[in-house]
Amino acid sequence: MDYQFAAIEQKWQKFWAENQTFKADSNSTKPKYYVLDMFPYPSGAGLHVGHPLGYIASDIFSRYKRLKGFNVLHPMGYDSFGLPAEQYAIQTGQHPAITTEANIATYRRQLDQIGFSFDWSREVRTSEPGYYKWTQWIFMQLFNSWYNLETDKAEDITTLIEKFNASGSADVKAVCDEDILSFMPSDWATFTAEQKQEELLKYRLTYLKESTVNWCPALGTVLANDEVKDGFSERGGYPVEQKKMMQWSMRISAYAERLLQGLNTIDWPEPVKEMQRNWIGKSVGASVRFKINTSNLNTQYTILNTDFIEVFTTRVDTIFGVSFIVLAPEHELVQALTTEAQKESITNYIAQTKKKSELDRMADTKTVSGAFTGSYVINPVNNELVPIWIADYVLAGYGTGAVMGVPSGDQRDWLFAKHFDLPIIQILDGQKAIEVEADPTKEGKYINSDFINNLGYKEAVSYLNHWLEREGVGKAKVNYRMRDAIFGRQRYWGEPIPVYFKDGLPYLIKEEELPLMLPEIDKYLPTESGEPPLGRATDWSYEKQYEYELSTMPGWAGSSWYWYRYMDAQNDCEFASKDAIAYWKDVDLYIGGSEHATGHLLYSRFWNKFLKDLGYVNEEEPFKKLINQGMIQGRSSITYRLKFDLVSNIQIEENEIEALEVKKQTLPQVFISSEMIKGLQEDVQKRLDLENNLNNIYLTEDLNSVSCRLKISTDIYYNLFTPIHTDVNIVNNDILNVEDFKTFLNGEFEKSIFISEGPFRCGFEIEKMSKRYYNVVNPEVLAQQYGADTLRMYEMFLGPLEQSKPWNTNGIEGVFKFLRKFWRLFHNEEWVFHVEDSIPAKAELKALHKIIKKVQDDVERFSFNTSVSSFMIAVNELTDLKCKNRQVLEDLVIVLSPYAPHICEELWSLLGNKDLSNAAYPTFNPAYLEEAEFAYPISINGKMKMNLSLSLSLDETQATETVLANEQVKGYLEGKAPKKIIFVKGKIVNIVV
RNA sequence: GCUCGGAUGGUGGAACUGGUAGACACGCAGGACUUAAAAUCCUGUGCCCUCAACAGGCGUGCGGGUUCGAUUCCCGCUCCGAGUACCA
Repeated sequence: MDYQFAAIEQKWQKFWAENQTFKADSNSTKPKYYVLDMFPYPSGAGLHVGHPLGYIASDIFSRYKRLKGFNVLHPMGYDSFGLPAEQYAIQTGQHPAITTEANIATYRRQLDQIGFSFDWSREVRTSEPGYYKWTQWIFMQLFNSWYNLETDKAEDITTLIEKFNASGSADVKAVCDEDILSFMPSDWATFTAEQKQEELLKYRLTYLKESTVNWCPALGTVLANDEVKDGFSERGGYPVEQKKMMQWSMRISAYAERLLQGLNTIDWPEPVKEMQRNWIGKSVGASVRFKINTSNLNTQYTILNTDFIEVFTTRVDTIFGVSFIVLAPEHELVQALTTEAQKESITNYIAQTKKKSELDRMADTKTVSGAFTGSYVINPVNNELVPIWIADYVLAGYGTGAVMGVPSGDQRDWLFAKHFDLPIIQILDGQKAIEVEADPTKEGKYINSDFINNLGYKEAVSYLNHWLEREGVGKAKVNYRMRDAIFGRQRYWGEPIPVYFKDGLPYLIKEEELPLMLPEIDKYLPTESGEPPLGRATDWSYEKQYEYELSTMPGWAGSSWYWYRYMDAQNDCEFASKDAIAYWKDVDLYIGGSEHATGHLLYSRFWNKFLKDLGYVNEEEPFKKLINQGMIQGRSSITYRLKFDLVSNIQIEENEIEALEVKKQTLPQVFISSEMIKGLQEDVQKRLDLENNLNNIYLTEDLNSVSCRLKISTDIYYNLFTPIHTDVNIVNNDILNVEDFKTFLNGEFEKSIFISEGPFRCGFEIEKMSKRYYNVVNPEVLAQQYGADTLRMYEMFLGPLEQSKPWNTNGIEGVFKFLRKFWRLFHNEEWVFHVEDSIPAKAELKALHKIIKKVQDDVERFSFNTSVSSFMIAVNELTDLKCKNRQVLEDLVIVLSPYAPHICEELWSLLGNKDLSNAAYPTFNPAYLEEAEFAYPISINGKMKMNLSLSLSLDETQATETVLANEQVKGYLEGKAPKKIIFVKGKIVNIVV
């Protein structure tokens, strides 16, 4: 029989499902291998052809590893909490659980069609109570923990309480809020239970605190920093503003250093690591306290219990060059520091800054602005008075919200000093041209710098750090840009936070009360009083008296630990059993998009480290190797419509011009095939010819009836055409199906004229794959048309996995033809299955072992596209050899099976075998590839001239002699004597003359 | 601005450690089969010169360098894509 892909694929998909072929065993003696895909959010649009790219790659890898004797865990699930389902619920009243369920069914159907080797018995859905029970449980562990800097790990909160009992707050070295109390053990004993809770909250790894948050009014929720892009929400693109709110946060900053160091131990793409490094934003420097000069300040100052301004600097060595201090306009000391005389200008400046949005502030980095407070600080190193300014180039959220201005070494400070006429002090003899711009060099010796004069950079930094610490005015400090992550969302469709409030303080519910179920509500909107949707739930309170937390968890909560749930997905007693975790350990290969670089991948590492600190898991890093699959862009088809005007043949009145315009609307539209476009753009004569043709042939009747003629029009950019996005499904290899096009867009082009030299061709444009460009390609359609095996191989054939590329269905035929040719290897002319039990020929073995080695090498380095070509070569070779040998073909089936599993299963069973997924990958034997001769390329002066076959046993002298004796070579040398001959065995001969 | 990635025929791409650039596939052209078309099969296909073959010249974004030899290594530049940005 001919290759009947539809029947074959259905048969084997059913077989795998019924036999649970890919169910992973957690009690195996085989070595484990864990291959994970980033699980999808089940959106309403379903999968497009870009989604399965990574899944296909990971599936090939999983199937390959299985053949290589590994016990493979390859699961799939759904990140099923999220905003789109809730937005849809708001519009339609449909419960998000129902939409989500329906979307999952679509995803599952689409995934099943591609023949993945997922272990579906381990499927997870983050929105299922059985799953989010454990997300809530982890939240509780975080709430019950603090970060001990002495042991450099998270510990149970009880160890902190013990320390408070024993020695008060003095001995505690923790990552905590800034406003902690300092107290003696005796004080702690007198604290009320509430006071204790309040204080402990400042140490917990998830905590409630008044914070400045990204508030998105359109979505009605706060967003984490990584969910905001350029001042707009990542989902939906709505504006985001800053707002102070009581919010749950995760103390991820405690892990900043470990998250940074861990990057050096994992095999991830460099850009992702770099993004995480930038996000963490470590800078090494010093914090310095500048004492405030109080002599001319009003009484307001005394209300503040501080007498200094603290700055963070990475260039403490430049401290003698400080000529001003700048505070962020939002800095808490600004009001107190403003003198009566400066009050007006400061108030104006702050008002002006507030008007500017975050975006404007970022965009406008060139205009220098600021205002003087009228107050001064004293520079601790030389006791000089330094003026205090405010300016919006200093950000309240970074460091201390205050900087020391060193104009000679920092360009922004330099611009500021120039603009406001402040002194620019040279501090290194290596600084050049500081009257033109700042010179941030570290070269040279210090000058104008009192006790560090004549020192070099390193000595100066170390000396100053010691000096500052000794004087009690500063110390070496490491600063991180990364902020704690806001954890609450004022939304419905997320995990409820397992917390209730008593006297305004948060308490955890009991562990046995988990999961705290998401309550039913009447509509998915905030309450009238502005509380989150959960505020609508009736009869929803803890022990019938205490109010529950009304925020839910953010989208990333459920995905920050899901790889552990796959290890033991059905466990009701633990998030995963100790044994399962000990066996599966971590993810060996993780494939997904790079858009999760600073969100999911960072939070997952954070939770993993936390769970390890508490002893629940064993690995410091969750994902050993990460691969980012490239984005699949859309390839839009464009049909070009000619722009034309109507010109009257006779003199017409002003008022008739409009009539012409109306007539134009009723005329057929003219489309030009893409191969003619260039000619028309460049060649005036061609344009005139076309104009004549249109006037005299195509549109004669239409035009004569109104006594006018058509004239091709060009716009100011010299565009003759309007590009029309055309549904890619009515275009094949850029050739437009004209009949279908006439019914496209409700028959708008029904009467149009199509001008081409052959078949009508479209142009194309590479852009996002999106409905509005009519360029979405559905994998289901392709699977039905060509089969899953063809789709799988074609997606790999497109190019390197990690590279972004446009989808183009043009080449898919080639892959289909290949599979058919492969099928034919096992059949005779009449399509009857036929193989022979003969002794394999040498050439057959050579072709086989070449592909055995090639695929092995390619898969191990994730180069799937090159294997596909090599399969084609192997099948071409074996076809030419008329190979019917059972032994050779059997091995070939195994090697191809990870890529095209259905056809291979079918052939495997036709060959009389069972259980292809547990077959052994054939062993490569290099002996079959050995050759006696090699056709050496002979080049003269590095230019290849000819090939000459020589025995590989020849050594350099023998080979050179043979080459020089060759008549053809002599011809090329034209009697000239070779200066030098390079001979590389098995590679090349190069003669230099 | 900074960081990272990329640029090879008409198209997707290959060339893994410096050693025959363009494998494999699409497309295109020609041919076979067919009343015809589709499907299938065969042949050719980087560009230029040449009727054609032979032969030759050019050729991996641009300019230089190292080398017997560079798509590959080094220096400088252009363009495209991604991320990030008053980060002190």
